[in-house]
Amino acid sequence: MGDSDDYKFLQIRDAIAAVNQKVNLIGVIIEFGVPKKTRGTDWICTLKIVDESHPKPGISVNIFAESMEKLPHVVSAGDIIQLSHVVMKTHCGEVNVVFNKRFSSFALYEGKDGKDFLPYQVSSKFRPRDLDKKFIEGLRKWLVDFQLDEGLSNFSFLREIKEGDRIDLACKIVHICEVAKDEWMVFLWDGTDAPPISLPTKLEDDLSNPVPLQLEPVALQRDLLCTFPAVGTILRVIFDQGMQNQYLHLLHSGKWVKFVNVLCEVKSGFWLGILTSFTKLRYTPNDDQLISVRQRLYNERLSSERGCIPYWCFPWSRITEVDYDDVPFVTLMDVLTYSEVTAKFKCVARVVAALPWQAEDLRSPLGTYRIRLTLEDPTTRIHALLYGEDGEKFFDGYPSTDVLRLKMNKLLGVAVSDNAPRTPPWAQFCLKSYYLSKNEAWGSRQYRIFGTKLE
DNA sequence: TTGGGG
Repeated sequence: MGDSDDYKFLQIRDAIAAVNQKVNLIGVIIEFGVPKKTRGTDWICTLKIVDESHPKPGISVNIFAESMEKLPHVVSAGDIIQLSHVVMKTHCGEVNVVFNKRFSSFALYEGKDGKDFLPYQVSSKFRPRDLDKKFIEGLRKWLVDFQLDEGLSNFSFLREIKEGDRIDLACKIVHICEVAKDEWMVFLWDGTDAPPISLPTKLEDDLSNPVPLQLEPVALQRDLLCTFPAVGTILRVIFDQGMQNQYLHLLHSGKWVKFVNVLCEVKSGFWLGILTSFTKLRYTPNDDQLISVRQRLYNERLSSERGCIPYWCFPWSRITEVDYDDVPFVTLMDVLTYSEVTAKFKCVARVVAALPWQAEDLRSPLGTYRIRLTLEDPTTRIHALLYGEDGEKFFDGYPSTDVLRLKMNKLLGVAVSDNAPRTPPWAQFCLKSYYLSKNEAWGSRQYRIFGTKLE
């Protein structure tokens, strides 16, 4: 390519036809991954770019550099990259762009909201030119009305996650925090309920090996929980080895984001998402179609009578009878974040643990019931106590140990015969929230089950 | 050269 061609930018469509040729390109980054080490000595970062001539599915750009620092550090999907002297290559029938560190150069610019034409990062060989501004301006104008066609990609709702799956998610980041020294966690929400997780067959001793109330080592403060949506699961997400610092500065609390390839696991009976080196971030403007769908479904859910009932609870399943038939249901997150310490609620939840759980231990030496149940719904877990006359109502008096055992097995979802995992059934509960010490009302808050009878 | 996916 002679100097005279240096000003010539090809449209992506035309570049695709110029296999093995050196070209100049400028495009919008619709997807990018974090830097990785190659099997050689270099680092690589892959991007996917589009322009007006090729708005879908985008073309892959592989950028090599001798250090991580020299790779493009994309701030946000939707930013613009200018690529000079890159080579069009075919691989498995697909054309992609290869950035060669010996002669290629790049410049990164803010996307459609950019106010100036100064790149925020350039490679060492990049030479700015007066004409660059015109191309950036044109792309930004085109971007304003551009809606990414997701094509065959398959974004899941949180209610569709399965253990071991790698899924694409379109979620709101409701919080990011350091949960332990140098261990950060991201909290994602899309308004749907993650499926209930089967529990270990064996009922653990909840005293020596308690079932945790949350995945993070320390429970989140109530004033933070008050900022979370009270309906729908909040998925905890962590980072694969070495990925944390790469991802943290790309994620912002309060923003919707599309992740491609998030690993879904189960840990301690909770769903856990993991961002790996294969995870990619995809362009997610404020008016994104996938986001609009999620917001609309959530608003529909909130206005429906069943809105606070877990998605996975069949309407006819009913193992408890509760007083207050006409009171609306709330979620356990509503219970946790209610504005008063003293209050009454009606919830649908399942019992994931009991302390004690053996039928012969459910009553104190004085003969009164005293049990701590761990209740779970798609939003959170809480401890709820079942005491005295509330226990008497719950168990229909003081039945024999054999009958009590059957009742507890039903409540805890213990399989009668085989070693099947435990699947506690959904049940309705009346809950009251109260304090133990008036001087420390919030600090001494507890929950009790009342007005509830096991069938 | 490397990776292009998971």
